[in-house]
Amino acid sequence: MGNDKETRDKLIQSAKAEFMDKGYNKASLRSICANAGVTTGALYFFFKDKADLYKAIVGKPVDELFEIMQAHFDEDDEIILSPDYDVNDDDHSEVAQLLIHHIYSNYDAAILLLTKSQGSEYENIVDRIVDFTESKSIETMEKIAESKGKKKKVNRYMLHLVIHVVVDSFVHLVTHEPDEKKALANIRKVFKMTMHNWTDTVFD
Amino acid sequence: MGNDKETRDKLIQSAKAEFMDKGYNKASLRSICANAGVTTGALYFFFKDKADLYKAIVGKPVDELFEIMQAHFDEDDEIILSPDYDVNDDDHSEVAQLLIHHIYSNYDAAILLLTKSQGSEYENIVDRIVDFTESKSIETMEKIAESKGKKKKVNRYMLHLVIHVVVDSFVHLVTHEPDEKKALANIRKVFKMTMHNWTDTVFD
Amino acid sequence: MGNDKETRDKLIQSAKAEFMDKGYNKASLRSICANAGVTTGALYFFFKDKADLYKAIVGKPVDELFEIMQAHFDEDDEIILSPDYDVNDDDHSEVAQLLIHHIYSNYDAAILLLTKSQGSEYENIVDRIVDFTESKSIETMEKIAESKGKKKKVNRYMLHLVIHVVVDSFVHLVTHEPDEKKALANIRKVFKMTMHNWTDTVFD
Amino acid sequence: MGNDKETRDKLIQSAKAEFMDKGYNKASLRSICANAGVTTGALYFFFKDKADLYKAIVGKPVDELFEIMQAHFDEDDEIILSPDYDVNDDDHSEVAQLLIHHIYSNYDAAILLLTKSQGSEYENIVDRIVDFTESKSIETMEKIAESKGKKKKVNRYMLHLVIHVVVDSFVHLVTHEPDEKKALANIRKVFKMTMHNWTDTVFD
DNA sequence: TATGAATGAGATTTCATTCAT
DNA sequence: CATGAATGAAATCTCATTCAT
Repeated sequence: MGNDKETRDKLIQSAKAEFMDKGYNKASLRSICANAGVTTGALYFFFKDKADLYKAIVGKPVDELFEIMQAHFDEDDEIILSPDYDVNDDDHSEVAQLLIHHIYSNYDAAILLLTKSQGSEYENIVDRIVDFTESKSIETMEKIAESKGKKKKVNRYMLHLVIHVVVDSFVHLVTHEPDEKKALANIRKVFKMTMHNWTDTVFD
Repeated sequence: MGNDKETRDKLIQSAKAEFMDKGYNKASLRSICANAGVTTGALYFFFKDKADLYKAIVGKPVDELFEIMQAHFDEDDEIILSPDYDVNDDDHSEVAQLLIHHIYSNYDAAILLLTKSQGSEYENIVDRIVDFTESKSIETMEKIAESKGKKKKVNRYMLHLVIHVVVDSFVHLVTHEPDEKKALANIRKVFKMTMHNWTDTVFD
Repeated sequence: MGNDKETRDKLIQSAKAEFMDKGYNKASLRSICANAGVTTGALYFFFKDKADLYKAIVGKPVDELFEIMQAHFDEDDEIILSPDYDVNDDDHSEVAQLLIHHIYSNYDAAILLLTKSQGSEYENIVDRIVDFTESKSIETMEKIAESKGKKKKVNRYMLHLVIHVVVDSFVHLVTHEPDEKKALANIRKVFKMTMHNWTDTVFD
Repeated sequence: MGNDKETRDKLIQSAKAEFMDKGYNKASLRSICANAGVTTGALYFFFKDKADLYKAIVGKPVDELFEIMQAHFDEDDEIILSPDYDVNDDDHSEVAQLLIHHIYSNYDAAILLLTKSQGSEYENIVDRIVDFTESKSIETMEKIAESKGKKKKVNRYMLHLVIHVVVDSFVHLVTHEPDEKKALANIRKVFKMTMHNWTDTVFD
């Protein structure tokens, strides 16, 4: 009965609603099955466990997010190492747009991840994004230091913090501003603010 | 049986540890009692329910936090309305210090609140702080507008966001920097960064 | 595991015994499960909660009881409105038999309802039966008054009381007389007694 | 602190309210103490346990009730055995008045007993009254039979039932009619109804 | 007289998961 | 593919009662 992916789809939809409603921890697999018009056994045919079901919803968007960031850092190297590059003027327009677009294309998953993932393996997703960005930034900064021979000492706390600020700004916008265009405009202001006196902020 | 407030204290200590370990939702009253060497009934003699127990740990520090902020906004009015006041130069040194000191004086409660309160009535504490600060800021800005006759239009998203950024910076520092002095130094950098081009950021 | 409705049946039987033994309030779901040789979880697969389990035992008989009474009042209208009808001679033979038969066909449930339902949604079942009968009686009496143009004023207390008396007589018989035939014979005496000077009793 | 009976009184008042509100079973000694502004220890100084506390409220009225009935049956013997006594004309005016008066003089206790005593040792109070009345009636009837040489066979079910009916009528009136005078008037109608064809009803 | 602390057993309910069919 | 039944442990909370002080 019910062909192929129909059941799986119903489960995913029902799970989305339940996770959104109650959060990962308090979401009930029973309720998810009931609302999908399916028994628990069926759920366990498609998904290993609760964690696996959650991953089925948010996993792909998360992976893609990291891919976008990775790609950005890869490409960026050339630009940043060019002689006339000035951090304080870099508004990161391009990544900002790519990221915002990706997030708003996966709006449900994004909200789920950012507000309802406590108890799941994604509960620290924001920290993971921050850490990833931070380590990539440091790599980049070291390359710059090498090529340009600068020796200023980075204040690691402030670096971490500024990155946190930017990431939190994304979070805040996504969870408060449903309109993609406006979100993009505002995130640019954030980049402007943080990058404007980047040097003063992150170096001692 | 059991003299003074010994039992209550043991329960509070045990609860702190359990909440810290598992978070509000997953914390088990059974475990708390067991580790305190006490029966569940005893817990319910001292505390109404799980929420009340949690409140006994974090309630007072939270209330005091809001009192500090309120006092600041009350006193600040005079300063801000004085003719030679310049937002962009205000590093909020005093409040910063008071707040940081208060937080580090209640370190356990702070960590609990900021990282383990999901499911409790305090799960939105950060948002409450942001909202409080925002509404007070708007009041202040309106007074300035009145007295100085300026008419720039506030970008409410950005105002909210900048305040969020500052508050999140506090959160981040508290959860990552155990040393009070260093935390204070860094929070000042944050104020500098956000206030420096305050005008460009929060007005359209 | 466990075929057919075996487990559900065992639970119902065990529940009947427990409710009979301790009454609704003090009946323990634990005991019910234990005596049924089943875990508590199993109970909650079949029944929503304690109330639902109780309903599963007494619900149907109650509904049917009201249906029998409703049918009686519907059919009775013709008879009562016929010109040669005399209340004082009506011994309600037919309904009496139907009701007694229905009750004795559901003897366990009847005893449960009448003596062990305190705390459940059925604790006022007797009052509900009285109220139902009373309101139907008033409807009927108004129809008679219309058709026969009589105007005697009903003493509502006494009407209520007499109906209560009849209903309580049923209760008393069911709980004291296990033999259906004897119960029927006696209930007829009650009807005779109460109907005999009906007019003197319920009218001022 | 608090002299002598003050505390006891407060406990009794608080207990009355709690029992009335929740019934014997679900009444909480904790709540009773809390509302009396007293600790549990104090309660256990004055009362042995929950049952004892309940008895302190309803015990005396109950005992007095039985005394009134006993006195009635004692006095009645003479009258009933006089040659010109006719059951069917006895409306039991005197006892009725005494009983009704006693009940309405202890209204709170009466309501408690009749509607809230499930789980206590008084849960069968109505049955006890019926049984007492029944056995006394039989004694009396045997005396009559002896003195008058009559031999009609009593239908014990119907005797029990008619007494039940009368007692239930008292119960019903007390719980529905707060005015003593009206209650008395109505109870007289009940006696009239049941006594009117006493002979037909209780003899085969 | 009365307090305040503590017991310990009990209550109902929920849950993720398993598995024979 | 899917069902329906069952597990078993854990959850929070309430209660009458006791007793040293």
